[in-house]
Amino acid sequence: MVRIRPLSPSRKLTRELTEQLAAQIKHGRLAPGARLPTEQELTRAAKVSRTVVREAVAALRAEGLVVTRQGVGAFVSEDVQRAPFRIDPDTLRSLDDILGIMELRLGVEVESAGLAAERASRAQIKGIGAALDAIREATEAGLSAVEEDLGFHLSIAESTGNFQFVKFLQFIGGYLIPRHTVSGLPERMGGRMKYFAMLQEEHRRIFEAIRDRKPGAAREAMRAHLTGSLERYQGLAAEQRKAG
Amino acid sequence: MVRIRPLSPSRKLTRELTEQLAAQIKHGRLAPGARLPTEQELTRAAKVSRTVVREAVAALRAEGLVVTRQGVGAFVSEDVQRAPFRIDPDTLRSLDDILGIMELRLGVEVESAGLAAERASRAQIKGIGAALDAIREATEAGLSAVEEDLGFHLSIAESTGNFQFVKFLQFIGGYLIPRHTVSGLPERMGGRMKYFAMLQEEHRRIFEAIRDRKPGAAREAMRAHLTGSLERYQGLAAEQRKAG
DNA sequence: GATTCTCAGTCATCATACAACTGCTGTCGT
DNA sequence: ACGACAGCAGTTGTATGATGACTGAGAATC
Repeated sequence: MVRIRPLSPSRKLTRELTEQLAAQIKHGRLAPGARLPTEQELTRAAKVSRTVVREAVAALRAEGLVVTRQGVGAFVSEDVQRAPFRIDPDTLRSLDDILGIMELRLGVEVESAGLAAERASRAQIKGIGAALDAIREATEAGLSAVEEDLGFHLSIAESTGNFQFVKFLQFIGGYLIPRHTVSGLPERMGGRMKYFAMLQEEHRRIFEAIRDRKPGAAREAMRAHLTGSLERYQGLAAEQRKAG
Repeated sequence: MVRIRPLSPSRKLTRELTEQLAAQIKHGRLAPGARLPTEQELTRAAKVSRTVVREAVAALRAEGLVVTRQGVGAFVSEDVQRAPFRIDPDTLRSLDDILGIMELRLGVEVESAGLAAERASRAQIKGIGAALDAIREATEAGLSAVEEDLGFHLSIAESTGNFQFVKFLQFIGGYLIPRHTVSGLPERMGGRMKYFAMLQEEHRRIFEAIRDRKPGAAREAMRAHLTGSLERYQGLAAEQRKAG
């Protein structure tokens, strides 16, 4: 067997330059407000064409790290903290990372349930109830009901009247759902149906607290629900560590 | 069917095309996995040069909305949910938007305080105390202590042992701080010193609850603290609406 | 039937040119 | 002396043509 290793990585120049500049900014070598080298200087320094430089700067601009002013130059954004809150999928490999995200989610969702109990309209409460039914129907059909589960939580977030909760939950949901399905948790909880029944009971308590306009109870029910699944994952993580 | 309308050179072409494409993706007109029009087609449809098209695509790529494959084409990212959670400063104009962000923050910080009370190390508790002192020193020097205030909250977030809390708070802080300084709230609260004394008293309660390992009390104290400032802003917003 | 060759389509990069904008400077009119 | 202003150099924004690299699929070959 002949072994050939890949030669010239032929890495994308634009991506490379973007990362170089982003690193310099985030590490403070390029302070906020500081001016970036001109395009001409960058082309000479990086030995690339202006196209590459401009695409790299465009990427940084899209991320909010720099602002450009025609005829003047490109500058590091004054408030780098306005850079978007993003979770790098590459750094999100271990179960511990997932747990970190879930804890963050817990805080947001507890508040979401509380606000929903205070503010939800009749129609919105009806919507939460409908989402609950959708979960039941899906599980009875033997499906995992992952989508419906997220839908339930989203309908609560919508009932806060604060769209930021919806946006945040959609964002977080993208990271949690996939793992949820492959975790194989149900089997550990004494059977699939029993597991889903327990989840649904937790859901029902949340719904009823919101329906009955009890913010405190809604927060507690949501906290119990999410703490529960958090602990189930923590147990899984502990075992994985032991096994690995 | 993707519909790209020609761009008017009134604004920056790249930015405009980027937003058009991003809107189509987020609105579902361009489904995940779907292929974008080729560069040539985009130049014709938008009546711009390839430079503009390539920079726009580079921006979308930086945001994680599309992936490009040399020799094949550009495709909408399969998992658009991985798009970063960002708050567009342009849509963050009204005081109501700020309040929405503050509510989100409240949920996270309440949980942060609770977890800190459970997990903070001796050194971390010491750090929170030091942050408290820093606030006092700054206010006594007649400064606004905005940075120090954020530092206090960040030191609590660090004590959770979950770096996501720190990241999130840094992110959110960037949006809240500026308004904090220009709001002119202190004058409404019966004098600057009285206002700061009240804040500091709230801070102290949070600190003591964490130090004494009382998660429930820490959550309560943090909730009281943030609910307080939230309500102060809500009052301001109501007045502004009335005046405007 | 399998392998290799060829080719058209596409993105990646390069090089050049011009347009639009900004900040400064030196000139001119008063 | 001094302000208005035209011009200039520098920078980013846009346009264009050319070439390289890569992919997928069909044609050609064995």
